[in-house]
Parts: sequence; C-alpha cells; structure tokens
Amino acid sequence: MADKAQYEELVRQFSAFGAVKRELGRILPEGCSSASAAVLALLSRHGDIRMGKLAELTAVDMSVISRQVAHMTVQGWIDRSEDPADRRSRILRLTPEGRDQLDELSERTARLLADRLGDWTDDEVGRLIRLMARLRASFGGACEPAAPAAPSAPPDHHTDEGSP
Amino acid sequence: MADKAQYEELVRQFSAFGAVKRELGRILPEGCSSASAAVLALLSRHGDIRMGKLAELTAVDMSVISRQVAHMTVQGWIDRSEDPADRRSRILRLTPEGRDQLDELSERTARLLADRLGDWTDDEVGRLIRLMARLRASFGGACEPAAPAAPSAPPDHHTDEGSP
DNA sequence: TATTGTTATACTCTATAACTATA
DNA sequence: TATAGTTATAGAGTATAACAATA
Repeated sequence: MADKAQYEELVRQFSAFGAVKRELGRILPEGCSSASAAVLALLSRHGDIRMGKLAELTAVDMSVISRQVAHMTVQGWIDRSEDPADRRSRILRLTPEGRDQLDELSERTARLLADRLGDWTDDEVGRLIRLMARLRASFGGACEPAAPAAPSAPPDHHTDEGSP
Repeated sequence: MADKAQYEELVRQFSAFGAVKRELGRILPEGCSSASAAVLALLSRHGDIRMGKLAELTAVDMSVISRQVAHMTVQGWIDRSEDPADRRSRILRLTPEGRDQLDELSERTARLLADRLGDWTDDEVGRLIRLMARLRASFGGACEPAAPAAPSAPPDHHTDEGSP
C-alpha cells in the first residue's frame, strides 16, 4: 500500500500524460480524431458489437458513442445495421474502408512510437502495458467484465496480458 | 525494441486511460477543474514561475495557460504579479487559498487512489510512476528542467529506482 | 524586430436530460 | 414499465491567429 506522497506523484504523472496523448493526436490522418481511432481499434478487436457494449468498452456515456459512431458511419468506416433479434439495437462492424483507416493509423502510431520509444526494450514496453491495464482494471475498468447482471452473458475474455 | 503489435496494444492502453482520468476528475472540489489541479500542483512544486515556464511544464500552448491562470487568479488561488526585471512577464505564485485548495485536492485523490489501488504494493505504484515519467521524458517531456545548457545527465534511461 | 502574454474563435470530447422506438 | 439508442445543449480543454506591451 502506497503513501500519500506517492499517490500525489502518481496523479502528477497522470496529468503530464496528457502531453503524450496530444502528441499522438497530432499525427492522426485527416478526418480521424483520437476518439475515432479508439473506436476503430475496439471494433477491430471485438468484432460485431452493439452500441452499449462499445460504450462500456470505452467507458463513456452512450450518447457520446452514438454521436461518434454516427460520424464514422457517414465517413464510411462503420456499418451500423439493425439487430434482427432486437430492433432497438444496432450491430456495429468495421467496413473495409474502416479497416484501411485503422491500418494507416497503426502504421503512423507505430512509426511515432518506434521513434520516441526506440531505446525502450520490448520488456519495458510490456511492463508499461501491463501496469496500465491493471490500473484500468483497478478503476472498475470496462475491460474485465464486472458482470453486474449482464443478460448477454460475460462477453469476450481477451487476455490482456497476452504477449503477441 | 518493441514490435508493431506491442505498440498497438500500448496505444490501446493510452486510449483506455481516459476513463481513469475522468473518474479522478469526478471527485474534484467544486470549481476546481482537472487543469486547475495540475497547475496548483506544479506551482506548489516549482515555486514562483512565469507563464511561459508553466506552459512548458504542462506542454500546452501559452494561450491555454493564460486563460487557466486568469481563471484561477479570479478564484484567489494564484497571485499573478509583474516581473520587475521584465515588465512583459508575470510571476505566478500560489496564494494561501491556493495551497488550501491543493491540500483538499491531495486529500481527495489520495483517498480515491487508496480505495482503488488498495491491493497494489507501493513498489508496483512506484514502477508505474517511473515508467510514466520515462514515457513523458521520451516524448520530449517538459518535466525535468530539460537541461537548458548544462545537462549534467541527459534524460537517459535513468532506471531511477531511488525513492522520491 | 523579437518576445511575453492576452483575447477571439473554433474544434474535440464529454455528460446530462429529454426524446423515440422497441421490448 | 424498462431498455437501446438518438438528439440537444452545455461545459471543459485545446490550438491557431490576431493583438498589445515591452524588450
């Protein structure tokens, strides 16, 4: 268990992390915001999912996801079709164009990270990944299914610790 | 050196981290935004500094800091006085009220983190702190005084295992 | 002319609340 | 009535550009 000074330092790092996020945001392709990039990555990883699930994965209100997805649908990156089993719902799926966009995105971010993190070992990068994943989980992360009363059953169980 | 898949996973963690930031933001005292909290902490740590220096420390445009500081000055948390040596500049300093606010802030965040991170060892918290500090440094971090002219030790991969 | 800071404007991300349509 | 999603509105954070005062 950490002490108060350590927690203060941690929060300071959290604040400063915004600069990293902003720098990553600057290399995004035209028309693709940081939020769009996150949605593309999640759709690629989780396959066909509903709005509510996407909201849960991103830990934002569904209204936020709704607007985001609407925008990306107009851009042709997402196919938003009706769920035949429940006509209130929508099934989201990446279009080929969306996948192209994601590929371009991955290319650019990998290039930037390779430049900035060139002197990190892959073990160090892996440690940061695992610690951030655990941080998210500790904060009620929508990654591990807290399974409150989920009728749709405990969804995917992507092992976040897995090394590629 | 990490591979592309690992970088993608890292970026995914970066995106998901927003949820942690938002949850921390929800416990802030009334009238104290996340940005204000960061400025309070920096002023407390770095003493009397100028606008430009604060902009550098936060890695945002000076126009952003200018508005933020103006707001905090109205709230009575910052004393923004002229620099007698250069009348274009302003010297920023925490007021006693600002320090009170920072204390309240630290209290709340420490409480939340103690709750969420209760099962982390202080060594684990320390590792996360160090990795995030290094990440920031790798991204041209404006945290360490950045060695203006005489870098005693370039922002090397200091595996600073030392206690704060 | 260059630097320090301010102001105006626009854009992104987010949450709340009111709404529609299904269940 | 309850749930899935949409829309309207408001607020915070940020960047760019035009501006003022001073160096």
